Amino acid sequence: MAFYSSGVEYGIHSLMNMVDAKGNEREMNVREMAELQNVPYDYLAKIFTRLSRAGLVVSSEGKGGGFRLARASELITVLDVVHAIDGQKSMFECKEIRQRLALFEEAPPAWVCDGPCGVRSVMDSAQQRMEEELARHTILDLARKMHRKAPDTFAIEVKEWISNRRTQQTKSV
Amino acid sequence: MAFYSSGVEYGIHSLMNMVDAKGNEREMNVREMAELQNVPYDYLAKIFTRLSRAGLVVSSEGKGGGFRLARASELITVLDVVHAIDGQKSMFECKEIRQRLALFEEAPPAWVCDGPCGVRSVMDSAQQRMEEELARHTILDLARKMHRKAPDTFAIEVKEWISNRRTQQTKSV
DNA sequence: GCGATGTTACTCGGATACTAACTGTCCGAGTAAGCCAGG
DNA sequence: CCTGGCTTACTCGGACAGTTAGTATCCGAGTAACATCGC
Repeated sequence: MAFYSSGVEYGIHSLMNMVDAKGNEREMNVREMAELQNVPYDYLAKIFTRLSRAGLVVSSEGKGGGFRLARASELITVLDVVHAIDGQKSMFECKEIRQRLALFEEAPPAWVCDGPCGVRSVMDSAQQRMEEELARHTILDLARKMHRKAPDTFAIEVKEWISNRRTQQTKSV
Repeated sequence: MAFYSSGVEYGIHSLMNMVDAKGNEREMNVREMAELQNVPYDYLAKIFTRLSRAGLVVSSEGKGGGFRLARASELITVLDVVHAIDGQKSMFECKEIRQRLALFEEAPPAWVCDGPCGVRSVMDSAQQRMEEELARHTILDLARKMHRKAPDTFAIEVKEWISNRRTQQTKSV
């Protein structure tokens, strides 16, 4: 199984969609984002409550409410999002095999437990490298990279899709 | 859940036990290793067949058989072991959300699929950093680090435990 | 007009299936070493 | 002797159950904007 859940993927893409081609942010609600990206609504809603609890987005309740970024998109790193959604989970869960050696018979000597397990140290430093890399990229970076690939009309189309959806909704009432 | 299975942990520790304080290798069978480390035997057996298939260890079948390292312990990296046991799994499984944008209506334009997804790129480079770190540490490194912490008697005790176990086994027959 | 009331569209949070992967166990097959009996 | 069969202790591989985490869905509660209705 993948280490990072697909919830992370949904979350990052959603946050990217909250930034336009110029780096300006826009407030959106979960249903819009779910429909725009063809992603399960209920699931995405839960993801956004996590993003909210982590302080990456700010919610406004009630009709017409939604989410907006809590701070500038260049200050939200991929690592922030990952931590917000999946929590600070560890790539490797040390089971302290070193203490189980049959030699010791239920009483491992002190030197065994002195300092972290060697295997664990390696894994931890590897995870640290990984997270450093994730911290180097921000939501703005990703949004910019996407818009650079897209034609100029794209940003407009997205904006129109959103506004169309909103007017249609009020019309249908 | 952790990204790397506990099988990886069992595998690494087992390989470490196949190297003594001086860096010399010793052949061992699965039952010995399982008992020495208090780890489930059947499970560990499966792990060693994977290590064998990956060419990290060489098996000798039949009575008195067992496993020995296929190459010097300083040439076996933690990354090798991880790949052998867990396979080349990906930290992040891109679901190509970018193609699902409602704008496109079942036909994403060419520019969308051009090159890898931005999110995926970040994740892939992060994983690469992680694996680079894992590749920097070898079984010998780990074994040395452990023996450096342990008193000199430790290596002898391990060796005695193994030989005692072997003689007891032949006696009990 | 204007305030009270109701409706709508949101954010929250809990409860609950479904699925996939990991972990661990069981068992049978194949293989080689050593023992042992029969020639 | 020594040769063939038997036992033993291994490696292999498949099958399977239990547990856990991720994914997804459903529903009720709270909240705020807005419309509507009665005064």
